[in-house]
Amino acid sequence: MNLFNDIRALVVDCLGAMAAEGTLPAGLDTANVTVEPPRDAAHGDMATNAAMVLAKPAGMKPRDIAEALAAKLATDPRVAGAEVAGPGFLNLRLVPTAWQGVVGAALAQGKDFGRASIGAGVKVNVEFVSANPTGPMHVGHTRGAVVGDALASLLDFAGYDVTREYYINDGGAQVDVLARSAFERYREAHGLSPEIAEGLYPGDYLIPVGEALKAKYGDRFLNAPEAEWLPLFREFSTEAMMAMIRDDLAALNVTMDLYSSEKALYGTGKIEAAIDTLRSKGLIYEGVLEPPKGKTPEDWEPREQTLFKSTEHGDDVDRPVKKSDGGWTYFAPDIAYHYDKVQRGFDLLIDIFGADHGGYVKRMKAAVSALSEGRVPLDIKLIQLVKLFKNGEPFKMSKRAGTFVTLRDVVEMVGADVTRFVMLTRKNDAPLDFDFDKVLEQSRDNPVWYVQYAHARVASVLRKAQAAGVDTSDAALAGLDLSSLSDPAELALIRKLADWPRQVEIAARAHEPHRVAGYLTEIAADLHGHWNKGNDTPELRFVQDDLATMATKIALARAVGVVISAGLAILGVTPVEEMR
RNA sequence: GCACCCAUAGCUCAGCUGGAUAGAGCGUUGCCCUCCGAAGGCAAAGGUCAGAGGUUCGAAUCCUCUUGGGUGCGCCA
Repeated sequence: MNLFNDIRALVVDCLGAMAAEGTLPAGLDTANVTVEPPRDAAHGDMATNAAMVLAKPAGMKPRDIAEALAAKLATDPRVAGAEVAGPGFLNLRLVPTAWQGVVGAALAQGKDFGRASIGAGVKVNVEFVSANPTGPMHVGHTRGAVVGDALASLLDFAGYDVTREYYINDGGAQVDVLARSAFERYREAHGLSPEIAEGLYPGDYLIPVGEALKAKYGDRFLNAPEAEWLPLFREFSTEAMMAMIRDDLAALNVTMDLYSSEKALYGTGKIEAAIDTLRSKGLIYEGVLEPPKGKTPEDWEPREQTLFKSTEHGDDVDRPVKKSDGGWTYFAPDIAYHYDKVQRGFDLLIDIFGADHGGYVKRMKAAVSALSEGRVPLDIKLIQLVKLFKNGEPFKMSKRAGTFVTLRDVVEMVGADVTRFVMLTRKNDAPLDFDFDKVLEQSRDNPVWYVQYAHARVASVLRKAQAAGVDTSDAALAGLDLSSLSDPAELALIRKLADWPRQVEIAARAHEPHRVAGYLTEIAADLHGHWNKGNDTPELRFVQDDLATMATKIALARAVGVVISAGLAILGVTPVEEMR
């Protein structure tokens, strides 16, 4: 149920009728017609730009169209008034029952209120985290994990068919480094002192891996040449790291649908097939790249390489797919992996990358564009840095990982719910400040607390109503006559509820889950504001002496609670019933 | 040198993918607080939306240039 869509449909119907009557030319494109809440509530309940959008193609004055449209709209029972304003805005006022119906719909649909269908029939793949399996997840990964997971939930709520996927970068040189690092811990487990050379991973988290290797292999590799143990140690430690990463994700309540392995692409011919597909389109050639202007690497020398003509698909320079030693560059398996996603039938691909991979965006888009013949869009969301603070001071910690703060550290300090919400309070491409004290603060300027407090207040009045003898089941509340919810303050709160389905669509279309957090903060503020009004105006309180009156007020409170918990569900945050 | 991201109130940031007089929190100032759930409430002040052009009925939003920050730039992922 989306009241704005309903009214927009009404507007489009009226425009169609006007065309049929000859008031408007036939065949006008109404795609740009919007129905939105006006910024200033004094302008009414909803405003449409229809007259202004259509004025030029219709060859008419905006006000003339608006007048005629107003007359048509006014005949609908939901419309209480329609008036032309400004350059040609049409401001609509709806009858109270139209708004009260939103409360009933929220109660009847519960957690599904606001569910949209804009993604119906669209298969989307959200690839996120994809951290190298060389250590525990740190804060940077955490933000990517939360954004990806929440975006996936949001798209699911908007009707998309969503797959959450993790691409394991287990095919490159860094897993050899991991194996060598584990070998040193393996030696350590045998009582030898490890030699953590420059470039190896120094973190303590490999100590148990070394012990496990000792338990599995005894001392047989202690003096063996690297070639004998490297493949075994690589596989063993990669699996150990992935187990740890899965645990980290579980601690954040992130569950992947699929883990795809880079290594598994080798030897299957998939990389060759992907490159051959590009070659068949004339996009692979042997050539020499120009050195970057202004900043030539010191060891630069011209070299002939196998190149992908990504410039044909919007990139700035062509990109190598093979190294000079004949091996694939990291780009090649990535191409194959994305080709695989295209072949699996996805209609939309989304990658969540760290901001330091920004330079990778164009080539990846070029590859997907080429491989899907432009059919499958690839959206890449770059995740900016998280700056940690404690008491306003920059925060550093080195517990188990050596030099960085891990996901585990954060979750243990503030909990998964707080971590997730805070990570979603900013746009993904803006830096985020995360203060361990502020996020736990009980105050107005802590959005997590503020939203949870609103939900707890709703739960509180529900308990009171139930104790007083009101049937507080959603079914009972949804069946009430809500026409007494007619105070301007109550209608304002209901308008906010009505905006929820709209916000879902906007956020889903923009692939921006942080908008949900913003909306929740707003509706929480509205609930608290309404609550405070009750202090001066007892008629507005949710708890009333008259049970029938209380039931209708409770219906409104519960509807707000339903929307808050639906929004929190998208963010992956558990709503609380009381604040303790 | 080139590419991408960013620039909005004193501070931290929203801004509905082009709409009407650009919003919120903190901070500041002034009142109120025997009130469903304390951890406050109401109100005021505060802006050349980095700058300059352009697109159009209309621009913080789109395009171009400039300034100032961040990130990246062949055989590392």
